[in-house]
Amino acid sequence: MATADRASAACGVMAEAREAAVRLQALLQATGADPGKRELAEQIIRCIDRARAAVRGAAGGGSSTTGKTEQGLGLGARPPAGSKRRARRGCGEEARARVVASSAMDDGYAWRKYGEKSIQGHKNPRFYFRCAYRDELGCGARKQVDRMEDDPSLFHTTYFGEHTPACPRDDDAAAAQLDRDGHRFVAQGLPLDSFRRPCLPAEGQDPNKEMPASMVEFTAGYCWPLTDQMANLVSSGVSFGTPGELGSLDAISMEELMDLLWP
DNA sequence: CGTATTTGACCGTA
DNA sequence: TACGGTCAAATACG
Repeated sequence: MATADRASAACGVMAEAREAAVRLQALLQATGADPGKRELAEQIIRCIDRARAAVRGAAGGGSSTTGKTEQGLGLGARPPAGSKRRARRGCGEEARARVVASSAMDDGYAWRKYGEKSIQGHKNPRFYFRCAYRDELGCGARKQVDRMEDDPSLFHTTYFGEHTPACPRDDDAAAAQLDRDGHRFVAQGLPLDSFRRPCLPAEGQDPNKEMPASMVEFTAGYCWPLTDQMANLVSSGVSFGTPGELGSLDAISMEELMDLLWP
């Protein structure tokens, strides 16, 4: 595909993303969501605008920057067997990284965590994952997950490389993310029971403790994936923010919450 | 007991 | 030399 075509396709996707972000912003505004959430929506829109401008610039600037071939980018290339040298990460790979802000860490693929690192200037550590089928299928897909500082329920995921077609994907789970109107949720590939599982323990919490009984306990102890249903609850005045914001939710039991989310 | 996760050590880059 | 990314031994878990 020509660079201009790719840029055009990317612009289309970004326009779609921007539209969704604008709708989210309007929704948050209408429901009186706290300024932090509205600022986050604005930030998403600004980022998309910058990305669109960058893509337009790159596409309009001629082909001087497109000299690298797919092979030359070195993506997915493994070092020769026996080589002790670590593969060098080319700048091409960096350029092809896909960054996703998501409410769920799970995207339907099987990942294996291989590292966790505190990053300077970041409050939360960064998690490193690679495809669980790397050895079996030679899949070179990797991702880095950062928990957003201003909204710990959101994850900033950077994907490197692509999964091989043979990599199994949790399609049942992906299909389960269709709502009653047949609309696909934002977080595609979320496992069916992921809502019932915390994706990460909150700081200082035991990740293995029993499912809490009350809403306050549950939001205070865990970081949960934000599904569309939960987003609806947020927009209808139910806050999933910090434990301190949850005083009014004592009356909501887990059972009632599950009824709201999975009628 | 096999598999997944944790975490300190190591390596490459800027 | 500091920092980010990855490795791999130790550990936890089912």
